[in-house]
Amino acid sequence: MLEARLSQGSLLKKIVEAIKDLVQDANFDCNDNGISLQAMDSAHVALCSLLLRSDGFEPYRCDRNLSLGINLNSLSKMLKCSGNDDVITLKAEDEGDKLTMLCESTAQDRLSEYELKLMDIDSEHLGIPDQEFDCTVKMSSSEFARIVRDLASINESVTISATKEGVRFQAAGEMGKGSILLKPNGSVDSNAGQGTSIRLSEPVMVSLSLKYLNNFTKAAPLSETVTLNITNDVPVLIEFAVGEIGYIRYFLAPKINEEE
Amino acid sequence: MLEARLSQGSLLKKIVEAIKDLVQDANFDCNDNGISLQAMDSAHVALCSLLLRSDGFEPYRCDRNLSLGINLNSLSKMLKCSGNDDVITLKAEDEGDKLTMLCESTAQDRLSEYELKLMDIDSEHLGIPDQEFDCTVKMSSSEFARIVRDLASINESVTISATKEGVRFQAAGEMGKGSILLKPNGSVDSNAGQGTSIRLSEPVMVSLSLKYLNNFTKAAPLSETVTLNITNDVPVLIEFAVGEIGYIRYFLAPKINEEE
DNA sequence: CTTGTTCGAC
DNA sequence: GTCGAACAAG
Repeated sequence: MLEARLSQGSLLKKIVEAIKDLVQDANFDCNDNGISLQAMDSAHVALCSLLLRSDGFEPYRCDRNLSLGINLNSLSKMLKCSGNDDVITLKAEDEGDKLTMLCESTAQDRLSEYELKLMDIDSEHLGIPDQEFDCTVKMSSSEFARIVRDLASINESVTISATKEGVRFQAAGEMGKGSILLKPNGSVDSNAGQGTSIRLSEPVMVSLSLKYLNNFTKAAPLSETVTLNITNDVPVLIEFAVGEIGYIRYFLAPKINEEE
Repeated sequence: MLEARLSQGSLLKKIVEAIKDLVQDANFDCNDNGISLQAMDSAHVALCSLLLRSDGFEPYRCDRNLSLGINLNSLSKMLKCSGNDDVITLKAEDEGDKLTMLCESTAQDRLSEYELKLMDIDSEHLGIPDQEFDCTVKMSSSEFARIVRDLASINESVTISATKEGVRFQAAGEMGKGSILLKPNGSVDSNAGQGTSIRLSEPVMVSLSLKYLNNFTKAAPLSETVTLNITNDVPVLIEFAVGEIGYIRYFLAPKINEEE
């Protein structure tokens, strides 16, 4: 059986909000290492990968590998029934067909329990290569969200180009064009909340769908910063940390007709 | 060429929001004195006149008179891409077909540049007489907005009448009627932010469309105060100051069937 | 096109 | 904290 107690239940709420617009149904794979999820969006364009390490839960117990098929919309509705300060415990029997969610309000005068029916979901296993990228940009997640939203009013795609001088976001459409340049002012490895940092071995330039990027920025409430990992002509990896306990990663293939 | 740097970019955002619901496309006329715009609404009922004096910009440069045809909806979208604290610089070449907007975020680690395609717009030149009015009411712009919004739920038009005793806004409709009386407590010439002041040579009474007045009050964020300039049977002039650098004026013809 | 939700303003 | 407006989803 699975039993995983998360003291910061709001993390779970934010995670589901960050995924549910991209993926309808997905398997939460639970094992000794933690809980993970991989899924593609319905158009099979973007890929989303979630990891919550076991040591982020206290306690965490998972005797046997479980694959919990969950409708994310239902889970989202259920999580809306929990308070932001609640401690949430997830439980599932080995052969059960339901996920149990226990919410303890921190004031401890309230204990709620919800059950979600599980589904059978075909999980094409997605081999996600663990690759190196030519360029890694670390920046404020809210600023990234702002840029993506702004440029979406100009065109459907954005060209992101990075050199050691900075990272530039450009879009051009019917009514005109827009270009935002962020200059680096920190190290990728530092935890400085503000500012932009760039590490690169090669200058890169990719063109990406703003609709998908906008979807990805639903994860911005999870983390102050986001990292953009870019190599020309391969899918970009956009990662948001989930507190100290894991991450959400999005992969998106660049558009073929890049602006040059 | 034109180059005009406005340290308070938010003014430009508010100006465009104050005009765009009334006018789709308009020419921004740039010359040595500054930037101005005159346009009628699509129904040719109301007239809007904007002036931004050159000394409100630093620097301001305009070698040659330019008429920049702009779709205000597009301009609004572009301006939404700028931060409220940004410094905005407008640039246009003498023979160019685009307006360039440069946004410097005050933190200065972010520089964005937007280009807006210009249009050819027939500008019927609008002779706006520089007239004296029988009555000038100066009042809080937010209070004016509130009154206009409230009365709009009662009827389509409002009767404004002013004597030296005060200014009265009245509407009567199916469900009942409303009347708001503001008593003067200051001088029109003083800069007292609060309160209402009236200067008149003749008592006046006009009936005006609340739909249009509601449109005009989009300019309220620009200025604490508004002046209503009224003479019976001629278009009223409603003026909002744009910071220290200019104004937006709206002209609206009174309805013929005044309530008596 | 309508509704619900979220964000920002007062 | 309440309200309204803009935005996104069905």
